[in-house]
Amino acid sequence: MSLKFAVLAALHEQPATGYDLTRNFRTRMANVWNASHQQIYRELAKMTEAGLLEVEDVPQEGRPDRRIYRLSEGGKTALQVWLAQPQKRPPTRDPLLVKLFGGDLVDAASLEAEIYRHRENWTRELRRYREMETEYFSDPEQVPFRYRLQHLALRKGILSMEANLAWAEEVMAVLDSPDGATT
Amino acid sequence: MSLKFAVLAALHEQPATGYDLTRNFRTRMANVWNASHQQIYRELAKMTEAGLLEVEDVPQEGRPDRRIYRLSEGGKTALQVWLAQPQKRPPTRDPLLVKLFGGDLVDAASLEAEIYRHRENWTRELRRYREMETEYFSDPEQVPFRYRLQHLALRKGILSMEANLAWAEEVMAVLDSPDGATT
DNA sequence: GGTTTATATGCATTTATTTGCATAATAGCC
DNA sequence: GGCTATTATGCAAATAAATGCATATAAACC
Repeated sequence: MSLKFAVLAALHEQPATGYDLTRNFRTRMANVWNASHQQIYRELAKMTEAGLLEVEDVPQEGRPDRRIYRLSEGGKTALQVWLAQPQKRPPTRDPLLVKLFGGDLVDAASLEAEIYRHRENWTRELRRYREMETEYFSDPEQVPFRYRLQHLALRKGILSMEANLAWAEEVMAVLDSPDGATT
Repeated sequence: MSLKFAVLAALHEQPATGYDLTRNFRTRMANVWNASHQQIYRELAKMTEAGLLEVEDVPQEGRPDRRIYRLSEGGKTALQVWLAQPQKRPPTRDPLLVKLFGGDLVDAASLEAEIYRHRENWTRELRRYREMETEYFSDPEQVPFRYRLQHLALRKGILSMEANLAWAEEVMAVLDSPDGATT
C-alpha cells in the first residue's frame, strides 16, 4: 500500500523518471523503502491513471524517451493526508533468525560463514551511509528543517547497521566459544 | 516463501497446533517472523497436503478439536536443506521513515506525537525481551547449544530495540531544538 | 446480564511483492 | 568481437501477505 506514498514523497521533493526513482530507492532511500524497477514503473502508471501524477515526455536520441513524473494537486493532497496518519511499524521477517530456531539441524560452520557474509554487507552499507552523512549533512546547524528530517532517516540506517554489527560480534563469540559447536 | 520454513523450524522444536504457533509467532518469535493466524492455518493445510507435516487430532469437549502438527521425515529433510542455503536479508520498508521525506508537508507536532507512540511500543517490547532473557537465558554457560542460538535471536531483538530507542532520542532532540519546527 | 479475552479453527478476497522475460542503444573493458 | 554495465522502459505470471468474514464455547470481569 505505501510504495505509493514512498513514490509521492520522493516526487514531492523533486520530479523524476522511473529510472531516477529506482536509483534513489537503491541509494538515498535504501534504508527507507525497497522497490524493484518493475514495481516502480507499474506504480507510476497506476498513479498517473488515478490522477495523482502528471507526466512530461522528454524525447531522447537513441534511447527511450524520459518520462518525467511530478505530483498533481491531487497527489500533493493525497500525500498530505497520508502524512498526517499514524503509521504501523513494519513487520519483522528475518530468514537468518529463523535459522537459529533450526536446533540440532543447524550446521555451526555454515552458520558462521553466513554471519560473515551478512557482516560484510552490513559493513559496506554502514560505510555508504557514513559517506552520505559526511557529504550531505556534515554541518547540521546549516541544514534546513526538511533535510534534517532526511538526515534523521539516514541516522536510523546508521544506528541499525551498527546494532547489526554489534550483534554479529556476539554471534561470533558464541560460535567460536570452546563448546560452541557441540552440546 | 519462508513462512513455510519458519513453521518447519518451530514444529521441529516441538509439535504444536495452529493456535500454539500463532502464540509463539507473537511472543517468542516476535522479532523473528510475523504471521497472522489465517496465514498460519492456510500454510499448515498446504504443508500437510504436500507431505511435510503429519497431523494428529485430539478431540476436546465444547471447543474445536486440537490439531497437532509435527514434522514428517520429508519435512525434516526440507528444513535441513533450507537451513544449509544462504539467505537474503529482509528488505527494508518503513512508513515512518517515508514520512521524513515529506519535506514541507510534514507537521512537526504530529510527527513528534508519532515518534512518542513508537517509542512507547519499542520500550514495551524491549522490556518483554529482557524479561524473556532473564527467564530463559540467565546463565548462558548452562544452556545447551540450540538454545544459545535462540538466545542469539532474542539478542538481535534486544539490540534492535535499543537502537530504535537511541534513534528516537535523536529525533526528539532535533524536533525540540529551537529551530526544529521552522525553516 | 453484557462485554471482553481466550481457546480453536478456517475460507475468500484483495493487495503487494517477486521473478522472469523483453526491447534497444551506447560506452567501456579484455 | 564478445561481455558487462548504464540508460530507459515495461508486461506477465507466480508467490506472499493483509484484511474481512465466520463459527463456537468458556471463563473472567464489571
